[in-house]
Amino acid sequence: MKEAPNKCDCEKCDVKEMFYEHVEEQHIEVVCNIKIEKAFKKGDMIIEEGKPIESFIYLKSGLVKLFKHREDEKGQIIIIAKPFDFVNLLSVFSDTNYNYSVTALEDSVTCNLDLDYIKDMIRANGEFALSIMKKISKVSDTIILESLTVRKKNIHGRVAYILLFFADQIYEDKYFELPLNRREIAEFIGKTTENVIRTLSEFRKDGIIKIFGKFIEIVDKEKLQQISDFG
Amino acid sequence: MKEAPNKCDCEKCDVKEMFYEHVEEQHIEVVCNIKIEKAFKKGDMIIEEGKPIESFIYLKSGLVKLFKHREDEKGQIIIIAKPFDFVNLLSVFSDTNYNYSVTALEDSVTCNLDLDYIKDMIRANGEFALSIMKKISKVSDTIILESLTVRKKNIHGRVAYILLFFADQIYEDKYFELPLNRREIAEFIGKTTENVIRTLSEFRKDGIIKIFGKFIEIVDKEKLQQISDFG
DNA sequence: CGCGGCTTTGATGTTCATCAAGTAAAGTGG
DNA sequence: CCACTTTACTTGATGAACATCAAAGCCGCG
Repeated sequence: MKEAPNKCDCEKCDVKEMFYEHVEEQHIEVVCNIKIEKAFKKGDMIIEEGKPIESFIYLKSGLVKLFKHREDEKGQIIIIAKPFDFVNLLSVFSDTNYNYSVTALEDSVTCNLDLDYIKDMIRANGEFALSIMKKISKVSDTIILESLTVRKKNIHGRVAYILLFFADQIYEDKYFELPLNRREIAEFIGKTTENVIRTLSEFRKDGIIKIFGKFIEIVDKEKLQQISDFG
Repeated sequence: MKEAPNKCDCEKCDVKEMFYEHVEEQHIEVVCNIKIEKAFKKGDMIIEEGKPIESFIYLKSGLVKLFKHREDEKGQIIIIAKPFDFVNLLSVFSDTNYNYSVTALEDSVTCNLDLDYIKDMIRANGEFALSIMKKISKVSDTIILESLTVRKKNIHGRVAYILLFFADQIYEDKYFELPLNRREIAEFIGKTTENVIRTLSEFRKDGIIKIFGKFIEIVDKEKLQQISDFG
C-alpha cells in the first residue's frame, strides 16, 4: 500500500460533486490537501473489523468486499462495492469502531478524508450534510432491499442473480473474470461452496454459461434472467 | 417555571433531545406547533409502499411492522419498530417515494413533522444534522447486521431468536402476547407458516415455552437462548 | 349456523448441507 | 526447474432440513 500525490482530479466523484456544489472554494482546497489516497493490491485488507473509525473512506478505483468475519465458521459477505460507492458507510456516523472488514478484490485505490474534518464540514454546511445523508441513506437502502430480494431466491436464482450482478453492474460485459472464488460466492449468497459449484456446472451443461476457471461467459442471458427472477 | 404551552411533552423522545440540545428556543416552539400526532388502530396502514414521502415520522407509542408487499407470494417483514425508533428512516432522505409499507401491530401514535421543515433545520443546524445522521446510521446498521445474524440460523434458532426479541426488547417480560400471527412470524424469519408452528409446538413439548394462543410464556429462557445462539 | 380465516398435524417430496474422495491449480523451498 | 505442499475446484452419495400439499379443528363474526 502506497500513498499517491494529492489531486482533486477524480472524474465522477460524488463527494467532490457535493463539495463543489455546496462548499466554498477555500474549503475545497483544504480538503484536497488533507485527502490521502491509498493503493491496495488484490487481497489486501483495507478495513479490519474492530478497529477504530478515523477516516471517511471512498473507493476511487478497483473493487472491494465488505464482510463479517466468523470465528469458527465461514464468513459472510455483506456487499461488493465498486468505485464511488462509499466504503465505510455502514457505521461511520453511528459507531466508533468498524463492525465489518473490507478487503480488495482487485487492485484498488481509496480516497481517505479525516472523519473529524468531514464532521466539521457537516456542522458548518447544512446543504453538504443533506447530500451526505442522501448518499448514505441510498446505500443502506440498497443493501437492505437487495438482501430481501436475494433472501427469497433458491440457489439457482441466487447464482443467476450474482452472475448478472457482475455482468451488468460491475463489468458491463457478458464475458468477465469472477473477482470471487467459489467459496466467496457461497459466502455472498449464503449457500455452500459445493452447491454453488454444482449450480454453475448445471448452468454450463444447460448451455446458459461457459466456464473457463474464473472466467465466465454468459451465453443465454435471457434464460439466466428468468432463473434469477423466478428462482 | 411555567409549563410549556405546546405539546412537546413526550418523555424519552430522541428527536426532542436532539432539538433541545442543538436548536434554539424559538425553533422548538415552531416544531411543536407544526408537529401532528396521528393515532392508528391495530392493523391500520401507516405508510403505503409507493406513496410519496412527505413527513418525517416518529413512533410515539405502540408497535409497527415495516414490510415489503409481494404481489403473488407472501410478503417480507423488514423490521419491527418500537416507540422512538424512526418509522420512515429507510428512504426518507434518499428517495421520494416509500419502497415499503408500515402497519400498526398494536394501537399506535406517530409524531409527524413536515419533511421540508426538518430539512431546513438540518441545513440551518449542523449539530442537529449530525445527530440525525447518527441515529439513522445506527438503525440501518442494526437492520443490516441483524439480518446477517439471522441469515445463518436454522428455523429453531430463528424462532428462538424472535421469541427472545419480543421478550427482551419489546415487552421486557417472559410472558407476553405475540403481536404477529404465525404467518407474519414466518414472513419475518423467512420460513413457512407450518414450520414456524411446528417449531413452536416442539418448544412447547420440550417444556421451553408455554403457548396459550397468541400468548407465550418463556419457561426455560437459558435453553431458548442456547437454541438462538447455536441454532 | 355456516362461512372464512387462522392454527395445527401428518405425509411426502425437494432442496440443500454434509461427508468423502479425487483432480486441478497455485504457491514454496531446495 | 522440479518435487512437494497447500489451496481451490469438482463430482457423487447420503441424510437432514425444510417446503409443499392435504385435511381437520378452532374461533370469531355476520
